[in-house]
Amino acid sequence: MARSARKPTIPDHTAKAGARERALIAALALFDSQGVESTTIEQVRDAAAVSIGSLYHHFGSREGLVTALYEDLLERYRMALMADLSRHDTPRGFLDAFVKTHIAWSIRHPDAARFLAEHRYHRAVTVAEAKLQRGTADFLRPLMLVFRPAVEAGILKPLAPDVLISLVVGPVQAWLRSHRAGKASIRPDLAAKQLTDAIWDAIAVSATTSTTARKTRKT
Amino acid sequence: MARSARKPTIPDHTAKAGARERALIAALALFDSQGVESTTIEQVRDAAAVSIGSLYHHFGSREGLVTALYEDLLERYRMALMADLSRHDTPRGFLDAFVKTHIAWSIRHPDAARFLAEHRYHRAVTVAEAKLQRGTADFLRPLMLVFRPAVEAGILKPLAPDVLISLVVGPVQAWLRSHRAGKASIRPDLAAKQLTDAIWDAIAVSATTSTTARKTRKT
DNA sequence: GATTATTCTAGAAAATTATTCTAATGCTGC
DNA sequence: GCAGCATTAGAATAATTTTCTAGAATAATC
Repeated sequence: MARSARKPTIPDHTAKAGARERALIAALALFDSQGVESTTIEQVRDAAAVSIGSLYHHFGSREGLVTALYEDLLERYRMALMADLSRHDTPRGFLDAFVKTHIAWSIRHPDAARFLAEHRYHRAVTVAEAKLQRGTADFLRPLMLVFRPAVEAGILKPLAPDVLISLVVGPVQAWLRSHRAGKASIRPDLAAKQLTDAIWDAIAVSATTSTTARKTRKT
Repeated sequence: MARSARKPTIPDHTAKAGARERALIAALALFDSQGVESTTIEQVRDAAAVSIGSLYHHFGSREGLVTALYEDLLERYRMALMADLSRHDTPRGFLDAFVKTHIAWSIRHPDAARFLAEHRYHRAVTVAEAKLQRGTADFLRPLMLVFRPAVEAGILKPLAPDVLISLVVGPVQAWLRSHRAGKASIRPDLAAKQLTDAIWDAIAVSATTSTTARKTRKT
């Protein structure tokens, strides 16, 4: 295992890239238009103008290609998101930035966003789980650093961490799915606004129910 | 095309089923444990004790098997959910029932729930889209029939339909993903409670902001 | 209740696709 | 120039999917 000789390998979408980059770019396009399962190595070879030998040299197997693509795209997504999130330090600011940036990025990179969303649990990706986990942990830590104090300050509801994350991330992912499916009824920026406000109501302690009580109320 | 001679074909998980049922059951188990891509026709043949010929007779192709399984499981899920939802006619009742039933069913049928969640956008499934769409429409109609009047009555916020659905469904799906990944920190029934209450706050017009205004408030 | 039609089962043969393997090419540092 | 290593190539091989022909089972018709 000697994998660190050439260069960092952060693929670039521009210009005449190396074989590895060309393969990743071609693969994404093919996966997006025909699905992963029905894309053959030969199709990738033709589209990327890369030999079979190279393909196997760089990725080890067909699944390896899927894994590599996933990791590469996830990295890009995280960079974009972090760049924005790091400018905030209040729960509400975080929420605004997350919803807006996540939606904007997903719409600017439709094929990448689709691939990330739909293949998170693809076998080939699950295998690289350990590495992903670490990344996710790093990613969630600053988030929790802002959210936890807010709970103690009575600004946010005392929800289980996974429930809190689900309430924030779930609606945005779900809306983007419907957007991709062409079922969205409003513009992305309006959706972002509605989602942000609603999610805030979901996780924040409401104005009426101040620092003490938390449940009750039924309709 | 003469496809309507035998019987309705609602597979049954019990007893000695026909070749088609055996294949579907075996396929689900294999898909769940190894993933769809790395499961071969031959493995299904062995596990289900069905000949290659039969397999192709019933499903047409490997993808056809995936599609058939998806449709079959979705049907079961919908039946279970509808049975519960039909007992309610208030938005809050619907929400309670949806969250509770969806979580309960998903935990009672982990392999089916995982397959449905992770393969909704699998190529083989997307192909059968038209049929699914119809089902989904039938499914969402009664829901909207309860929700829309509630908006006019000032009980629910005037959200875009797809945003509303995303706010309700997204968090539950997201939490189940984390539960499947073993990252859930609380018991399913507690999560259901927290999710239900929070989602309600997300979609309902809050006590303070009564029938008139709708937006404002920022933290 | 024989016969005809149709569905279903079977598995070998053919076609397609993934992977391995050996050799050649280029690049880097000496 | 050349030793060492990464990369490229593509033919050969292995694995997998799909087709195809034929026989068994089941229903339909008289």
